[in-house]
Amino acid sequence: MAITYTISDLAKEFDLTTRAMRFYEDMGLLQPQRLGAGGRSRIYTARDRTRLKLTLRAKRLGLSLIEAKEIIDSYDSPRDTAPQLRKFLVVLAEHRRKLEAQLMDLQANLDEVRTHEKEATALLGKAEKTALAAPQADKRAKPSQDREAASAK
Amino acid sequence: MAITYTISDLAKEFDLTTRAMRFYEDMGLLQPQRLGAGGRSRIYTARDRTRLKLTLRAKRLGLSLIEAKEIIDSYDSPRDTAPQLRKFLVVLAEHRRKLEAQLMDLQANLDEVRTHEKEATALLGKAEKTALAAPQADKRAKPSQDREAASAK
DNA sequence: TCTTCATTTGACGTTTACGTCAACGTCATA
DNA sequence: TATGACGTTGACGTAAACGTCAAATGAAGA
Repeated sequence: MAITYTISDLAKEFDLTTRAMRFYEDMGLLQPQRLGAGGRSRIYTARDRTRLKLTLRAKRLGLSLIEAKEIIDSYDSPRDTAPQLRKFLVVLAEHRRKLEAQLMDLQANLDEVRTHEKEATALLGKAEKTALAAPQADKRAKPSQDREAASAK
Repeated sequence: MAITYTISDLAKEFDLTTRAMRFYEDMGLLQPQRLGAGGRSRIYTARDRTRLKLTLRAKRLGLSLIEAKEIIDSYDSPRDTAPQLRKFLVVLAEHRRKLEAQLMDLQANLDEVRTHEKEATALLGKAEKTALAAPQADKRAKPSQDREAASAK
């Protein structure tokens, strides 16, 4: 017996409501089987879980559910024949193009943030030195939190 | 006489409608001055243009207009005093955290696409070689269905 | 058996981000 | 002068992505 999940299992794991999960099903993103005589309760397989994970990641990148579905569907679409493979490659190339464009935006944004951080930190240093020079009410300077930049790949 | 723009100038440059621009104004993202006796026509400055550009980039990264406004506003908020600077740094750190998380998602997504591209390209190479050997319809092995790349949490 | 709890299917409400008229003003040009 | 071209303010419409009820139904424990 393969591992399965209830709707609330996955809802809890991915921190979303059951309503959202049913909505994703309506969108065609998930296709849980049914359980019981009346076939009421949904049961989700590992495949559903994977598709859900991919869906949420796509969402975090700003894709619509429809866009997410198109891409995810293409991932497990039939690719037996050469024409299918070529079409798949075309879709992948387009998707990669978008991702790389978004990567540019992200880098630009991160650069901006880092620039502002540097500037503000420098200004704050000056301000605190000035505060030391002038004997005023003392404001207990905190020992600043994080100082580290994560560089990816 | 500083450079200014009309609403359609910017609309054309950034490929959006005037309706959208007015909507951004309602959201507080843009604050064009007015021209003429009745003060009807909007005139946009370089500052508006910059804010618009930042807004659209934020949108492409999946941020809502409200989120975009908060960040952009923080960029040109008063930062004269030490407390203001510290708060600014906190906001920046949080923003950077989100961007870096998104960078992770993006990399994961790109890796996936590249893996699929490699696999499909390899399969296509095989298929074409087979086609050369036997000039008929062929039925080769299917690629792997769904496979979980990474385990979460 | 009774109660509780998760789950189900509607069905209507909500927020975001504009689209789409309508009705009007204004300015340059033919 | 009138005729577009462009700009303005309402005001209503729409699609996406759920939220939020309601009413019913099974399964499981006290």
